[in-house]
Amino acid sequence: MSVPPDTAASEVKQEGVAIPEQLADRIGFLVAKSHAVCHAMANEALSPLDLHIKEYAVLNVLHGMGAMSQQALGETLGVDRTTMVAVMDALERKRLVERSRNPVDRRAYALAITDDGVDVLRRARRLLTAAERKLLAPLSSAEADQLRDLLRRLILGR
Amino acid sequence: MSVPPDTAASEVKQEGVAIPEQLADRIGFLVAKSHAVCHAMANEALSPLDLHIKEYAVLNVLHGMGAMSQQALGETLGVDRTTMVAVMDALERKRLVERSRNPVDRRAYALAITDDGVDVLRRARRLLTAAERKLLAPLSSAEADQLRDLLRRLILGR
DNA sequence: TATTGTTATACTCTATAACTATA
DNA sequence: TATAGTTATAGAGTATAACAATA
Repeated sequence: MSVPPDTAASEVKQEGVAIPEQLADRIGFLVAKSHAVCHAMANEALSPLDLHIKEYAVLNVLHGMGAMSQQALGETLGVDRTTMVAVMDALERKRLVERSRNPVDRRAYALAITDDGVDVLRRARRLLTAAERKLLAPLSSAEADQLRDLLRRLILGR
Repeated sequence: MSVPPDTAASEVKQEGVAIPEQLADRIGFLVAKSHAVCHAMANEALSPLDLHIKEYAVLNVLHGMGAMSQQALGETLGVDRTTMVAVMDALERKRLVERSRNPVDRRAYALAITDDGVDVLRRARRLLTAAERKLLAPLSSAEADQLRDLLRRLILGR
């Protein structure tokens, strides 16, 4: 039987990420690897703020869309309402978000970002923008724009 | 306090995937959404073969690179060796791979894809190619190639 | 002493079911 | 009767630590 081949011969490595050449042409594999890289990058960038990328997304949506319920927030971010509970608990504990009742429907919250939350959001944006710039360094500005455009169209279906 | 706004106004929806516009320009968010779509698509496409996308990756690498150890396979795919055990157990149970000892180093296996494995791999490739074509339908052929190129360069760092 | 494969264990992430308070 | 939020619980998925066999 054959011996394990030298993997270096059939991979391209850099920054700890390897792509088996048999999978290098599959969009799914490339997207999965990209996701791993982006996710790690984002959480590392936000670590000085003691903020997770999912919490950043919450602050972002709350700041941009205004007060809303946990249910609506979960739907917007694509996570279950039961999953939102712990996320909001953490953000409330850090005083970045406030839960008050929606007076029109007292079952639901009117979630709102606090002044501290807005401040952290601003800092997070700067950190993420810098990290994204580093991540996108291998691409020109036009190519980065095109990548965003292609991914958007891939997701939306046309 | 304000009432939850109409979410439809500030999202773009299709095929169940929504993109909050505050995050629509972040590469990380677009990549994460793309990954979710691709992963679901791939596993759905492979379901007739009772094969998971991770098992497909194993068959692909084993077929393309020849016999290798579980350790090396795990490194190639970016998963821990302890995680490989269950994956290989499942593939061996389905008779798609064989574990024989590497005579040069009897601690390690010489993992090999079986004839059945090659057959399943071929069918899986056809299913995935068809699914990928559907997924990439909103893009022209040249754009799909460019997307692959941009993602590869993003991962590799230049 | 180090490494391969294995197991037990734990940790993360997420969803389902059932409860409460409101509607 | 239905919905928002909560809790308990369970299921993936993955990683760490420790062990046996081999180097």
